[in-house]
Amino acid sequence: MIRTVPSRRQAIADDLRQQIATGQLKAGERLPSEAQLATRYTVSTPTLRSALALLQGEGLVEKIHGSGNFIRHPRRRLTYAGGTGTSASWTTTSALLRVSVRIMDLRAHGDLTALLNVPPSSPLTEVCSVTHEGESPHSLARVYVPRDLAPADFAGGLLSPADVAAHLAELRPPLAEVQEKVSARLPTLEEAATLRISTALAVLSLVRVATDVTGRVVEAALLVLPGDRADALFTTRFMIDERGPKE
Amino acid sequence: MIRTVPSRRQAIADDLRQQIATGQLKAGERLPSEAQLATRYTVSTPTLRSALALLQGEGLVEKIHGSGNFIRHPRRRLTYAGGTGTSASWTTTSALLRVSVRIMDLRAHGDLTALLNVPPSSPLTEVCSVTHEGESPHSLARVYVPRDLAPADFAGGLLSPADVAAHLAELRPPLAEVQEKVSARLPTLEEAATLRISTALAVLSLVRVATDVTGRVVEAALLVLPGDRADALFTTRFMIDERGPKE
DNA sequence: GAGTGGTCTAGACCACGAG
DNA sequence: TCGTGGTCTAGACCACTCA
Repeated sequence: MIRTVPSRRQAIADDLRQQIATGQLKAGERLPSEAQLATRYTVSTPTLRSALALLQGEGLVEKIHGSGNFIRHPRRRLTYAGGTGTSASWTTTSALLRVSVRIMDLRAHGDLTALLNVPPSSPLTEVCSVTHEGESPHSLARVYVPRDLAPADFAGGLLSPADVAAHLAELRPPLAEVQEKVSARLPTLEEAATLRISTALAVLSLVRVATDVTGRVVEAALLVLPGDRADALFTTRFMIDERGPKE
Repeated sequence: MIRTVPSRRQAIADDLRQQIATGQLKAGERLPSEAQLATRYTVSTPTLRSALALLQGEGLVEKIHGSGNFIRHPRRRLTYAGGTGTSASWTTTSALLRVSVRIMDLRAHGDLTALLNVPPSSPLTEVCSVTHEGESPHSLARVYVPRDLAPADFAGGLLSPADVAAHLAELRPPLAEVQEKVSARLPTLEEAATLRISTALAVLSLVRVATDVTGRVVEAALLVLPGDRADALFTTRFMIDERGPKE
């Protein structure tokens, strides 16, 4: 159990972490090149890179291909608020957030048919959005709605996300239930590229299914949030004289 | 944007994934040694290892130092049910689950004081538990309770988890609110060792804080679930004539 | 084009697991 | 002890970014 050699990469990561914590390395600053760092620590480049990979995984460092490794700004964690029926609910919604939305019509296939509980090939509207805060993408959302619940002026248009949410709310009956399945995994290559994160950084993946009072699934959403920048918060309140749900 | 070379490691990972999916490689089976695989795919060992790392990240392969790489059994995903006040609530609770519990007294320090909203050094009881399904650990939980809410026969004892939950429920007033903050990250070295997972596999980290009707925090729990084996599910039901929480 | 990170090689040596 | 994975080296060459 004795750690004979604390592993070069751990030692290097610890050292850099320390420098970041103490402010010797400031946010936004560029680290020396990997080759220089490798020389300084007298390790080979792959070893140094694996040390940096640890820091990336912790969200302390961001690599930008071709330009260098940068100390990340003290990450402003965003909190996704669970249990609401809205398309994008951030407790820290601020003017700083910029959202790009793309709307497309498509037909149900694969997992979507099961999620939305519709027959294959039934018409859907897909709303893809990427939330940015300044330069860095903060979330990736794909929302699927049965076509008849999507306003006609959706398709092909570019609307503000507030408009999207408002329009959706208009057409559908009151929600009865929202289920959110949360999992942790590594991002796909595509997700990593969109979110500008390393494939070694964990993401929070949420699948949200909203059902209306008639039991119909009115929305299914797939959300991907970078693990270093986002949490999801779920609050359950109990009524007096109610100890909690069944079981 | 054209993918010039689909990367050796991706190609190898894809090939192995395929073989697992089609059943050419069966669950529990050992893969050829890394050296043999490297030869077969005509790549160097580090490259082959990085391909295996991808599969580990997806939970398809488990490495065991000194004995080889093994195809994981079709993972029976466990689902953590959010919004309940109980210490360990699994929707798939079954006799297969074995739980080891360790109970200790300690004093509040660091983050714990803030989480539990108690002064530093105030007495707490810590319940650590590891859930196993067969050989593989499935979750790691540390539950903190103010000492006066923990039965005297807790300390130092080894109880079944059901007993723990029952005893806790007896002493405290009805819960008013449970907050669960979910995040995705990579495991610490210690967590990875306990859960027998690679440090490259994402974990779901839950912080649950339960408050009673008087506003007192009666329990804070830190849960760590391996991303490849566990999800968390949160269900929100809306009353009629209530469109959902504010905002 | 100069400099950066991304990927890969072909080894070496160490640490762990099982017989 | 022997075979396995774990770590590391000292380069090579490619791809991206920016001036």
